[in-house]
Amino acid sequence: MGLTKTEIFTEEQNQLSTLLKAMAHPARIAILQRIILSNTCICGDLVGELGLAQATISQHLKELKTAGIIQGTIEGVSVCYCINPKTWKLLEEQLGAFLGSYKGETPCC
Amino acid sequence: MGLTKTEIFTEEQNQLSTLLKAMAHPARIAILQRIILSNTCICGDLVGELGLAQATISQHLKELKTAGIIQGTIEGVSVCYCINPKTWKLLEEQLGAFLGSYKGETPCC
DNA sequence: AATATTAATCGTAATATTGCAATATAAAGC
DNA sequence: GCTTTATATTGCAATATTACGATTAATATT
Repeated sequence: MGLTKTEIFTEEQNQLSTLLKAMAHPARIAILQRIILSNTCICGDLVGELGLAQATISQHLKELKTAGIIQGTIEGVSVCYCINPKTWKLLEEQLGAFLGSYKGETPCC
Repeated sequence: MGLTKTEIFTEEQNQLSTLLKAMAHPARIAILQRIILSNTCICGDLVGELGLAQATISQHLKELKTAGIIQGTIEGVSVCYCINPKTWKLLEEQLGAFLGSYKGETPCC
Protein backbone atom coordinates (compact mmCIF):
# COMPACT_ATOMS: atom_id res chain seq x y z
CA MET A 1 0.00 0.00 0.00
CA GLY A 2 1.55 3.30 1.09
CA LEU A 3 -0.89 5.14 -1.13
CA THR A 4 -3.37 7.62 0.29
CA LYS A 5 -6.95 6.80 -0.68
CA THR A 6 -7.84 10.27 -1.90
CA GLU A 7 -10.99 9.12 -3.70
CA ILE A 8 -12.66 8.47 -0.36
CA PHE A 9 -12.44 12.06 0.83
CA THR A 10 -13.93 15.36 -0.21
CA GLU A 11 -12.21 17.81 -2.52
CA GLU A 12 -11.74 20.19 0.39
CA GLN A 13 -10.21 17.62 2.67
CA ASN A 14 -7.74 16.60 0.00
CA GLN A 15 -6.87 20.17 -0.91
CA LEU A 16 -6.30 21.24 2.67
CA SER A 17 -4.20 18.19 3.47
CA THR A 18 -2.06 18.80 0.38
CA LEU A 19 -1.36 22.37 1.44
CA LEU A 20 -0.62 21.33 5.00
CA LYS A 21 1.69 18.60 3.83
CA ALA A 22 3.64 21.05 1.71
CA MET A 23 4.27 23.15 4.80
CA ALA A 24 4.76 20.28 7.22
CA HIS A 25 8.54 20.35 7.23
CA PRO A 26 10.79 22.59 9.32
CA ALA A 27 12.95 23.47 6.33
CA ARG A 28 9.95 24.56 4.31
CA ILE A 29 8.59 26.60 7.21
CA ALA A 30 12.00 28.22 7.55
CA ILE A 31 12.05 28.93 3.81
CA LEU A 32 8.62 30.52 3.93
CA GLN A 33 9.58 32.63 6.92
CA ARG A 34 12.65 33.88 5.08
CA ILE A 35 10.66 34.71 1.99
CA ILE A 36 8.10 36.61 4.04
CA LEU A 37 10.73 38.41 6.10
CA SER A 38 12.78 39.83 3.26
CA ASN A 39 10.21 41.84 1.38
CA THR A 40 12.73 41.97 -1.41
CA CYS A 41 12.51 38.46 -2.74
CA ILE A 42 15.46 36.30 -1.90
CA CYS A 43 16.79 33.51 -4.04
CA GLY A 44 19.65 31.16 -3.28
CA ASP A 45 20.63 32.97 -0.12
CA LEU A 46 18.74 30.18 1.58
CA VAL A 47 21.50 27.71 0.82
CA GLY A 48 23.91 29.76 2.89
CA GLU A 49 21.48 30.53 5.67
CA LEU A 50 19.93 27.14 6.26
CA GLY A 51 22.32 24.28 6.82
CA LEU A 52 21.15 22.19 3.91
CA ALA A 53 22.70 21.31 0.56
CA GLN A 54 21.73 23.25 -2.55
CA ALA A 55 20.00 20.26 -4.07
CA THR A 56 17.90 19.78 -0.97
CA ILE A 57 16.81 23.42 -0.83
CA SER A 58 15.94 23.36 -4.50
CA GLN A 59 13.80 20.32 -3.90
CA HIS A 60 11.93 21.93 -1.03
CA LEU A 61 11.34 25.04 -3.15
CA LYS A 62 9.97 22.88 -5.91
CA GLU A 63 7.54 21.23 -3.52
CA LEU A 64 6.29 24.59 -2.28
CA LYS A 65 5.96 25.75 -5.87
CA THR A 66 4.11 22.62 -6.95
CA ALA A 67 1.66 23.09 -4.09
CA GLY A 68 1.14 26.64 -5.33
CA ILE A 69 2.29 28.24 -2.09
CA ILE A 70 5.17 30.15 -3.68
CA GLN A 71 5.95 31.32 -7.16
CA GLY A 72 9.31 31.98 -8.78
CA THR A 73 10.42 34.12 -11.66
CA ILE A 74 13.81 34.08 -13.33
CA GLU A 75 15.79 37.20 -12.53
CA GLY A 76 18.85 37.00 -14.74
CA VAL A 77 21.03 34.27 -13.31
CA SER A 78 19.12 33.85 -10.09
CA VAL A 79 15.50 33.10 -9.36
CA CYS A 80 13.21 35.28 -7.33
CA TYR A 81 10.73 33.47 -5.12
CA CYS A 82 7.78 34.91 -3.31
CA ILE A 83 4.50 33.95 -1.74
CA ASN A 84 1.57 33.22 -4.01
CA PRO A 85 -1.02 35.56 -2.47
CA LYS A 86 -3.95 33.62 -3.86
CA THR A 87 -2.94 30.31 -2.29
CA TRP A 88 -1.95 32.00 0.93
CA LYS A 89 -5.38 33.55 1.18
CA LEU A 90 -7.03 30.24 0.43
CA LEU A 91 -4.95 28.59 3.11
CA GLU A 92 -5.89 31.25 5.65
CA GLU A 93 -9.56 30.85 4.84
CA GLN A 94 -9.65 27.06 4.79
CA LEU A 95 -7.56 26.70 7.90
CA GLY A 96 -9.41 29.45 9.68
CA ALA A 97 -12.73 27.74 9.01
CA PHE A 98 -11.34 24.39 10.10
CA LEU A 99 -9.62 25.52 13.26
CA GLY A 100 -12.45 27.89 14.09
CA SER A 101 -15.06 25.16 13.86
CA TYR A 102 -13.91 23.92 17.24
CA LYS A 103 -15.29 25.94 20.11
CA GLY A 104 -13.74 24.44 23.17
CA GLU A 105 -16.91 24.87 25.20
CA THR A 106 -17.62 21.39 26.49
CA PRO A 107 -14.50 19.38 27.32
CA CYS A 108 -15.91 15.87 27.10
CA CYS A 109 -13.05 13.60 28.11
CA MET B 1 18.97 9.50 4.38
CA GLY B 2 15.23 10.04 4.71
CA LEU B 3 15.74 11.63 8.08
CA THR B 4 14.71 15.20 8.77
CA LYS B 5 17.55 17.30 10.19
CA THR B 6 15.61 18.71 13.12
CA GLU B 7 18.72 19.92 14.93
CA ILE B 8 19.20 22.62 12.31
CA PHE B 9 15.89 24.33 12.95
CA THR B 10 14.34 26.23 15.82
CA GLU B 11 12.11 24.65 18.43
CA GLU B 12 9.15 26.56 17.03
CA GLN B 13 9.74 25.49 13.46
CA ASN B 14 9.98 21.86 14.51
CA GLN B 15 6.93 22.05 16.72
CA LEU B 16 4.76 23.70 14.11
CA SER B 17 5.85 21.30 11.39
CA THR B 18 5.10 18.35 13.64
CA LEU B 19 1.58 19.59 14.28
CA LEU B 20 1.00 20.34 10.61
CA LYS B 21 2.29 16.93 9.63
CA ALA B 22 -0.10 15.26 12.02
CA MET B 23 -2.99 17.00 10.27
CA ALA B 24 -1.64 16.71 6.74
CA HIS B 25 -3.72 13.72 5.72
CA PRO B 26 -7.28 13.73 4.42
CA ALA B 27 -8.29 10.90 6.74
CA ARG B 28 -6.99 12.73 9.78
CA ILE B 29 -8.71 15.94 8.72
CA ALA B 30 -11.92 13.96 8.28
CA ILE B 31 -11.46 12.39 11.70
CA LEU B 32 -10.92 15.76 13.34
CA GLN B 33 -13.98 17.20 11.61
CA ARG B 34 -16.08 14.30 12.90
CA ILE B 35 -14.79 14.69 16.41
CA ILE B 36 -15.53 18.42 16.34
CA LEU B 37 -18.96 17.95 14.78
CA SER B 38 -20.34 15.46 17.26
CA ASN B 39 -19.96 17.30 20.52
CA THR B 40 -20.61 13.99 22.15
CA CYS B 41 -17.32 12.26 21.64
CA ILE B 42 -17.39 9.54 19.04
CA CYS B 43 -15.22 6.48 19.05
CA GLY B 44 -15.20 3.66 16.53
CA ASP B 45 -18.10 5.09 14.56
CA LEU B 46 -15.36 6.43 12.31
CA VAL B 47 -14.65 2.99 10.98
CA GLY B 48 -18.15 2.77 9.58
CA GLU B 49 -18.29 6.33 8.31
CA LEU B 50 -14.92 6.63 6.63
CA GLY B 51 -14.07 3.95 4.11
CA LEU B 52 -10.95 2.73 5.87
CA ALA B 53 -10.14 -0.41 7.80
CA GLN B 54 -10.27 -0.43 11.57
CA ALA B 55 -6.52 -0.87 11.89
CA THR B 56 -5.91 2.12 9.66
CA ILE B 57 -8.26 4.38 11.59
CA SER B 58 -6.71 3.29 14.85
CA GLN B 59 -3.31 4.17 13.47
CA HIS B 60 -4.43 7.65 12.40
CA LEU B 61 -5.98 8.22 15.81
CA LYS B 62 -2.73 7.22 17.43
CA GLU B 63 -0.82 9.71 15.35
CA LEU B 64 -3.19 12.50 16.29
CA LYS B 65 -2.91 11.46 19.92
CA THR B 66 0.88 11.30 19.81
CA ALA B 67 0.99 14.81 18.36
CA GLY B 68 -1.21 15.90 21.26
CA ILE B 69 -4.04 17.11 19.03
CA ILE B 70 -6.61 14.72 20.46
CA GLN B 71 -6.97 12.81 23.68
CA GLY B 72 -8.83 9.59 24.37
CA THR B 73 -10.27 8.02 27.45
CA ILE B 74 -11.51 4.47 27.80
CA GLU B 75 -15.27 4.34 28.13
CA GLY B 76 -16.04 0.75 28.97
CA VAL B 77 -15.41 -1.27 25.82
CA SER B 78 -15.10 1.70 23.52
CA VAL B 79 -12.82 4.71 23.56
CA CYS B 80 -13.92 8.31 23.62
CA TYR B 81 -11.81 10.74 21.66
CA CYS B 82 -11.92 14.49 21.72
CA ILE B 83 -9.86 17.55 20.88
CA ASN B 84 -7.08 18.55 23.22
CA PRO B 85 -8.02 22.20 23.79
CA LYS B 86 -4.51 23.17 24.81
CA THR B 87 -2.85 21.94 21.63
CA TRP B 88 -5.64 23.30 19.50
CA LYS B 89 -5.12 26.72 21.00
CA LEU B 90 -1.38 26.47 20.49
CA LEU B 91 -1.93 25.50 16.90
CA GLU B 92 -4.25 28.43 16.32
CA GLU B 93 -1.75 30.82 17.84
CA GLN B 94 1.33 29.50 16.08
CA LEU B 95 -0.40 29.19 12.74
CA GLY B 96 -2.09 32.54 13.11
CA ALA B 97 1.24 34.23 13.78
CA PHE B 98 2.86 32.41 10.88
CA LEU B 99 0.15 32.98 8.31
CA GLY B 100 -0.47 36.50 9.55
CA SER B 101 3.17 37.49 9.17
CA TYR B 102 2.61 37.74 5.45
CA LYS B 103 0.92 40.95 4.44
CA GLY B 104 0.38 40.65 0.73
CA GLU B 105 1.11 44.32 0.17
CA THR B 106 3.93 44.30 -2.31
CA PRO B 107 3.65 41.52 -4.88
CA CYS B 108 7.25 41.30 -6.02
CA CYS B 109 7.27 38.67 -8.75
C1' DA C 1 -17.14 -19.70 31.95
C1' DA C 2 -18.02 -18.84 27.12
C1' DT C 3 -18.83 -15.57 23.77
C1' DA C 4 -19.20 -11.13 21.65
C1' DT C 5 -17.61 -6.35 21.06
C1' DT C 6 -14.20 -2.72 20.74
C1' DA C 7 -9.89 -1.03 19.95
C1' DA C 8 -4.78 -1.57 19.84
C1' DT C 9 -0.85 -3.87 18.02
C1' DC C 10 1.99 -6.77 14.92
C1' DG C 11 3.66 -7.97 10.58
C1' DT C 12 4.03 -6.95 5.96
C1' DA C 13 3.77 -4.86 1.26
C1' DA C 14 3.68 -0.79 -1.51
C1' DT C 15 4.89 3.71 -1.93
C1' DA C 16 6.67 8.38 -0.42
C1' DT C 17 10.01 11.43 1.70
C1' DT C 18 14.47 13.33 2.97
C1' DG C 19 18.99 14.46 1.86
C1' DC C 20 23.07 14.64 -0.85
C1' DA C 21 26.73 14.09 -4.52
C1' DA C 22 27.09 14.43 -9.16
C1' DT C 23 25.66 16.16 -13.19
C1' DA C 24 22.95 19.16 -16.25
C1' DT C 25 21.10 23.50 -17.74
C1' DA C 26 20.86 28.36 -18.55
C1' DA C 27 22.20 33.07 -18.37
C1' DA C 28 25.90 36.65 -17.97
C1' DG C 29 30.49 38.25 -18.52
C1' DC C 30 35.00 37.78 -20.58
C1' DG D 1 33.72 30.61 -28.21
C1' DC D 2 34.93 29.66 -22.83
C1' DT D 3 34.13 30.51 -17.84
C1' DT D 4 31.58 31.71 -14.00
C1' DT D 5 27.33 31.81 -11.36
C1' DA D 6 22.81 30.18 -10.00
C1' DT D 7 19.50 26.80 -10.04
C1' DA D 8 17.44 22.31 -11.51
C1' DT D 9 17.55 17.44 -12.23
C1' DT D 10 19.10 12.71 -11.67
C1' DG D 11 20.24 8.75 -9.09
C1' DC D 12 20.71 6.69 -4.94
C1' DA D 13 20.47 5.18 0.08
C1' DA D 14 18.09 5.54 4.40
C1' DT D 15 13.99 6.11 6.50
C1' DA D 16 8.93 7.14 6.92
C1' DT D 17 4.13 6.63 5.67
C1' DT D 18 -0.13 4.37 4.33
C1' DA D 19 -3.07 0.60 4.42
C1' DC D 20 -4.67 -3.87 5.70
C1' DG D 21 -5.29 -8.73 7.50
C1' DA D 22 -4.50 -11.20 11.52
C1' DT D 23 -3.96 -11.30 16.16
C1' DT D 24 -4.27 -9.72 20.86
C1' DA D 25 -6.13 -7.51 25.14
C1' DA D 26 -9.81 -5.82 27.65
C1' DT D 27 -14.37 -5.31 28.92
C1' DA D 28 -19.48 -6.69 28.37
C1' DT D 29 -23.09 -9.83 27.88
C1' DT D 30 -25.13 -14.12 27.95
